[in-house]
Parts: sequence; C-alpha cells; structure tokens
Amino acid sequence: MPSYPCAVNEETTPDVDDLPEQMRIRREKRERMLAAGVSPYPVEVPRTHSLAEVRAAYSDLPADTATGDKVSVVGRVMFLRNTGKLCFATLREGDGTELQAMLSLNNVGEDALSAWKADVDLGDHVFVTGEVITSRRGELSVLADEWGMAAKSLRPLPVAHKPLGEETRIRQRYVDLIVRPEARETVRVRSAVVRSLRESFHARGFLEVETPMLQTLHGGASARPFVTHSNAMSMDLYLRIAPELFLKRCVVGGIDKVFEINRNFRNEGSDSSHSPEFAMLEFYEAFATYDTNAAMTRELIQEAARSVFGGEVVTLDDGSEYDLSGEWTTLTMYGSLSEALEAEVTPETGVDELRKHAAAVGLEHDPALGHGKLVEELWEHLVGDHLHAPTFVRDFPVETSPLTREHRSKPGVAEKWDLYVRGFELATGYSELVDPVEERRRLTEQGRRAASGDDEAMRLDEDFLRALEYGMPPSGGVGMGIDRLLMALTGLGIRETILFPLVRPE
RNA sequence: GGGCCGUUAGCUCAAUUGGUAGAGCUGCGGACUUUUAAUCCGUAGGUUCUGGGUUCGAGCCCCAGGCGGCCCA
Repeated sequence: MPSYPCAVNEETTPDVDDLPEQMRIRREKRERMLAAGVSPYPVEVPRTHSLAEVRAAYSDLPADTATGDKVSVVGRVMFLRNTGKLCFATLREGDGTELQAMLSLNNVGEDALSAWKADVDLGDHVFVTGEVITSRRGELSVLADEWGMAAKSLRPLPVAHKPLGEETRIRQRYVDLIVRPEARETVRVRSAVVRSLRESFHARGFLEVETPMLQTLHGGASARPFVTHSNAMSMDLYLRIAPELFLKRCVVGGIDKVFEINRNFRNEGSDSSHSPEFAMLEFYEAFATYDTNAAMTRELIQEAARSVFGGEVVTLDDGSEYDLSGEWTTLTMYGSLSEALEAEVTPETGVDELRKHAAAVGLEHDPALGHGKLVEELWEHLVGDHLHAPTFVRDFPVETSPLTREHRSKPGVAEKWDLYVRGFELATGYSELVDPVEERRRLTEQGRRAASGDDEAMRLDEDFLRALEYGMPPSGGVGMGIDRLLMALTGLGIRETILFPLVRPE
C-alpha cells in the first residue's frame, strides 16, 4: 500500500483488504460501477412522484392491472428478490412509505437486469422509471423500463427481523431509524409535541425568547454546571443549568408572557430518567400564581396529548393506558407526608424528630441535612415514588426553594408545586419571589453554602438582583422537561426520547 | 463512587466438566418471469472487547483495564 504522509486517516480510509467480506464486496461494486462509467452517487436522479404519491393515486387497483401510466420513483431498497428473469425490490422513502419495483427481462433488457443483480444490495437508494402496475398478487408496483443507482450503501443493514441491540440503537441512531419504524415514530411524536406546546403558548399570547446558554454565572436551579472557556475573554464560562434568571429579567422588562424551549446542561450522571443535556420548557407570566400556572401546565399537557394522540388517554409503549384527562389530584407536601407517617409533620417539626422518622422507615440520609431537605427526602421515599396518576404536590419547605415566594398564609412553606407523572417529576411551578431584598438574603445564604463546598448551591447574581430592584410584577413561573414530557406521553426511557443521547466514544 | 450482570461472524444469538468456536438471517456462486422473512443446491465469513496470568490445552478459570446494562449511594 502506498504511503500518504499527511492525508490518510486509518479510521476513515480502512485498508479494503481488512474489511469484513460484506463491506469489501460493496466497495468493489462501487468501484466496478465507476469503472463502467456509471456514478454510484449521481447528483440528480429522475423522480416524478414520491412513493406516497403513487400509493395515493392508485389506491384501489385490482390484481394484475396495467395502468399505462409511467412514473419515476426513488427509494431505499428494503427487500430484494432476484429470480432468473424477474426481480422484485421493495423501495422505502423517508416517511416509511413502501412501494414495490419489478424488473422484468422483457422490459429492461439483459444488460440492465444483470447490472441490477450484480450491483444492487439491501440498503441502496435506487430509482426506477416505468409503468404503474399491480402484480398477480395485487401488490402495487412500478414495472421498470429503466433503473439506476441513486446512492450506493457500503455497509450491510442489520437483519430486519431481529431487534437491534440497545447500544447500537443509541450509538448508530441512523441505523435504528432505517430499520425500526418506532424510532421514526418517536421523532415524529416529539416534533408534534413541541409544536403543540408552541401553539398553545402562541394561542395565549406568549412570546418565545432565547436566553444565554453560555453564562458567566450559573443559576436558577440547584445543579453542578459544565465549565467551558472563552479564549477571547480569557475567562471560564458555564453552560446554563436553567434559563430562569434571564426569563425573569424579561418579565422585569415588560415581556409579561414569555417562554423558552431550549437545552439545559447539568454535570451529572445519566440513567433511565436523567440526561446531562436535556430540553427544558420554562414559562413566566406576570400576574399569574402557582394556582393559575398549575392549571395552565395541565392544559398544555392535555392539549399536547389531544393534538398528537387524539385524546387525553394515551397508550404507552408497554400497551397500557395512561389517563391524563380531567382535573388532577393535588396534595400538600406536609399533609401527605403526615398521612404517610401517621404523625403530624409541620414546618416547625425539629430535625431530630425528622431523623427518627427517617430511621423508622429505613431511609438512609446524610446526617448534615436540614429540615427542608429531610422533609423532601422523606416525602419522595414515602409518597412521591408511589404516585402513578398525575399529581400536583404543593407547599414545599421554604429553605429548599430559594427563588420561591413564601406562602401568603401558611408560615414556613413556599408557594411551589411539583407535578409527578408515573412516579417521576415532570414539572415544577412557583409563585415567584420578587422582593429583591428577600431574594438577596436567600442568595447570600446560597452563596455561603457554595463557599463551604456545596457545589449545587446557587451563586449570588448581582445583575439579576439589580433587575429585581427595578421591580418585577407578581408572577408565576413553570419549568417542564421536554424529554420527560415525551416519557410521560409514550412510556419510553429518556434515551429513546432523545435522538442522540451522550455516549462514551467506542 | 459501590455491587452485580453482559461483551463471541455484518445482525441476533448458541457453545455441556477447561478439550477442533456453531446456528439463523445476511453475503458470495448456481437454478427459477409474480416474490412478500420465497424455495432448493453449493459456499464463504472469527484478534471470542483489550492486556497479562494459570494450564499440556482458555470463549470458559484468575488479575487489571475498556465499553454497556441493572441496582444502590
């Protein structure tokens, strides 16, 4: 093999002799076509109709019909049956529509037929020009006068009738999309859900904005950030963990109804419901409260279910039904925890007593946890993990909700709710804290925690406080994970709802 | 971070007690002008994830590592 000192990369130009037989043979077919003066990758191919258009135009032909109509169609070869003088191929196009091509010795001639048998593999894109007919078995087909390669595939497709391994599905989503209709359907559903959300917001007079992903200070949530570096500014930057503080700046500025659908990044592990990068919806509305925005959140989800699935009872991946219709259950955190413990727990309950409860129910916990965190962990353990039907849980401990307004009448709790669906947290909503002095006090406390090593604590954001000092109207805000909304509506794991989840390189 | 399980042909998977690494589909050659996961005949395809070790002999046992999954924190 000749040596090319600069340009050759072993990864991208493997020695052909070292390839598995099936890949070597496909490359040889490509070479053979080139040598014969035929491009395996033409810039343009004849195409008068999509496969779907042909199907639509000839939906009810009886078997063994010749229409006399000529079309040119293109598709990926998903099925091949070559016999001596008659070849069949099933072509498929992007939306999954399939149409059969037939090549008969009488119509295409001996050279074209033998070229077809020699050059075409499963997975190739080909075009066929010919008459629309139905086969003796009634299959709608194009009977070729001519055929040609549209794009040669150099890799064999996985076996069509065995499920692809999970790792390959994720690492090579393009293959998953080719062979598994459900993978394409998930993409379609996700797009439709996001579209429905946007339409619901537009119908209510909300404006969509895009706020910084690169931030000099991360805030708006409790999570570890990814750190990156700006060469031009000679400073480290954070990938955002939430858009909250910028969306509130919008509300201060008079964008009274505002939403953003975009990516957040959290420097944490991944599992069946977490991903380091995930799509998030946040919306803020002046003069809303955690009561009104809970109702709106329910409407957004129900509208998405209706527009995408045609109803508010959805069918999940495992075949079970999930009912999102009507009003949803509402609990309070302290009330439902007290009920589960069969003992009164209030914001005044001491840490020692909470620890006894934790020990009694077998919940291991960090001894450094304060009242708020302990209450939340007990609640998740005893109540949250067991919630199946859509449920709002309200009135969280104040100390773990630094951006939330204290309850108007109940001391020690915040006007905050979490929405649980099928046992996981789907969304959270607040009556927003807008008092700049109280906000500064809470963020200063968060800053102290950060300084003492809590790397999930929020940083003091002076510019955000300055914005609040100009006066933010009373407002409600909501955050909802888009990936999790897809999980809720379909029953899929998060790595199926995300097209290209982060994976370690092979 | 801890524990358990997995990693074998292009794909999906076998391989008994440590004793020649197999099947189906796919591929290649052949027959077939109505197939639909066709059928029939023939045939090819392996760094058993990587590196060490034990052994006459390792896919299998031991050690370290990679990647993945599940459970826990």
